[in-house]
Parts: sequence; C-alpha cells; structure tokens
Amino acid sequence: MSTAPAAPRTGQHSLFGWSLAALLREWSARVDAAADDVPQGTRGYQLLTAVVHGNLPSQAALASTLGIDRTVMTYLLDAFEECGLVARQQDPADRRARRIVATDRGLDVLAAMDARVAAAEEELLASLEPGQRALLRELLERAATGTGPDEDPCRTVVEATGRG
Amino acid sequence: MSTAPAAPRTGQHSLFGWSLAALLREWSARVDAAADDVPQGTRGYQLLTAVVHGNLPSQAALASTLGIDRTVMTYLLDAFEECGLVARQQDPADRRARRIVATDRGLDVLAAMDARVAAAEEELLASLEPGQRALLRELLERAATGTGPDEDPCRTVVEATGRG
DNA sequence: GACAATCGTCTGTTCTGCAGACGATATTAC
DNA sequence: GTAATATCGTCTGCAGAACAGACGATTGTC
Repeated sequence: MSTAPAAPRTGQHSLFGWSLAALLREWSARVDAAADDVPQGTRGYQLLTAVVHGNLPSQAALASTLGIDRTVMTYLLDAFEECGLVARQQDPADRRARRIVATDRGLDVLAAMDARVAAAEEELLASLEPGQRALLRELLERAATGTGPDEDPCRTVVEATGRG
Repeated sequence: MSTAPAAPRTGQHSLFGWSLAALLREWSARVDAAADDVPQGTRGYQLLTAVVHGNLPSQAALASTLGIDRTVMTYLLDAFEECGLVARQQDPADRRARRIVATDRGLDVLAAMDARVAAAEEELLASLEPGQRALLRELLERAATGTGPDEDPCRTVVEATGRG
C-alpha cells in the first residue's frame, strides 16, 4: 500500500481488527476511485453488486446484507433509479415489497467496474503471492458467511494455496 | 455469525469487499459490546491499542494510523483524558507535538478489554479451524501492512496452518 | 373481521466528520 | 538575526448522513 501508515506493532497482540479496518479503508479508497459511473462510490458499487448477484427479494434484505438502514436504502435506490441503473418492481407475491433489478445499463456499468475493481484488488494484495491472495479471499469469505469448513468438503483450503 | 445476512453469492464474482465489510461490521459490533469502559466503543478500543502498542510520536501519527481526521483525534483524546485513560505529554524534541501515553488505569482497562476481544474474535471466527484462524490473521496483517513475504523469510505461511 | 407485524417512505432531529482559520513551534533561506 | 514557509494541535461553522419515529399499504394470524 502506498499510503500505508505505520502499523501499531509491538509485542504480540492481535492486529486483527486493525488489519481489517486498514485493508477495508484502502480497498474502499481504490474502489471509490474506480466508481465514477455510480452514485455513492464504494457503497454504490457494493449495492449494485448485491442487486445483480445477490438475488435478494426486497429492499430490506438488500439493506440487511449491506449493513445499512432501510431509510438509507430508500434514497440510495432513488439515486440509482434516477441514474437508470436499477428499477423497482412490485413483488407479485408480496405487494408491499419491491424487488430491485438491474437495468441493462446497470449491468454494463457493473461489468466495467468489476474489471477495474478486480485490478485494484490485485494491486492492493500485491504483497501476497497469488496463491495466498486466493487463500485470503477464501478464508475471508468463509469467515464472513459463517460457512463451516465441513459444509464444503470437496475443497480444502490448503489445497488452494497454490504454493510450492 | 448469528445475525449473518445472506451473502450475495451467485456465479463466481469477488466477495472480497463484501466479506471485509461484513466481517469488520460483526467484529465492530462484538467489540462495542465488550468496550463499556472506554469512550467511542470500537474506535476507542482501537485508539487505546494504538496508544499502548503503537509507539507513535504524535497525535497526527496516531490519527493517520487509525485513518481518522486530526480534528477528530483532538476531541477523542479529550474524552480519553477526561476518563483518565491517557495523558498528553509535551514532546521535548518538538514542542508542537504531544506524545500520548496510557495511564496505569488505561493499561488495566486495555488488558481487560483485550481478553474479552480475543474471546470475541475466536467466537467470530468459529467457522474456521484454529489453524485457519491463525492463517487468516497472518495474511490479513501482511496484506494490511504491505509486508512482502520475502521480508520475513524465517516463517512461511503454510507452515503456520496447523492443519494435518 | 380485528389485531399485530412487515415493507417502504417520509419527516425531524441529532450527530459526526470535514474545511478553514488560528496560535505556537520548527525549519529553511537570506 | 530575521523573514518566510510548513507542521502540530485546537477551535469554529457547516454540510451531510444516519437514526428514531410515524405513517399508509399490505400481509399473516387468530
């Protein structure tokens, strides 16, 4: 990281929280720089990603997934709809709920951003070897989703290290 | 995670940013619950940790390490000083700068919180095996600090997996 | 049909972070 | 030695965002 400040390293205490925060900060800054076509920068990118790949049935589910308030989700989606990136559809099964779908333009914008973000992520993790990057991604994902290792017995983590 | 929302999983796109954010959110919530003795919850815990273990010469360095503004650092430290957790000392070498030191009480509070936080972290990472937790910590730390793998040749990551 | 609960929206309040300016100090150039 | 510039920490004012709460619409339950 170019602007990496000094890590608070002394003795052997846990840097887990600090690492998480610092890494997210840096990731967020890079994604912000790559998210010109979308409102709200990093948050917008995450929202669009969740809309496209999340298969979430309502705004509330979307908000819960992204960890933001429902009232925030309202005007966030207002901005996205105004930009022609997503559309609100009435859920026929539950007419209270709105199902959020991406427009064609939204899909295009996300695809373009995904490429830039992927490059930024590789750059962000430049201090790790490629196999370690994949390993970090998998461990993070597993920890975040709470997926136990035995729930996916076909793949073991260490097999994916890609290290000789 | 008990309150884990659905992860936006479809196809094979990167969940890196989402995992990072979700994990930090959950970590932050748990630390908040364990940080009753300190102002500002998670932020306060991170600040106190940086003060004790960081060996940082000034408020500006502290702020940069934690990714917050200098003006915020001012009233954050005001609150900490008022609680008797830290003290501002004039740096004799540069009388503009203030060196932040923890009081005895600050050290005690941090020690007590560290224990609770460590337990919370283990609980947070319950879906990973112990060796994988250590591996995740190391990879995160390495990615966040930008420390290349060759800068620490005595340890290889995979040795630390602790997995048979 | 009455009741409670949920979804999305709107309103008002509160809070936080940031830009900008300021005194104090350090550093550099002359 | 003096002037000019930069940095550190602090203070002020403002803009922006999040949150609580209430509301109509709709659903499920009894």
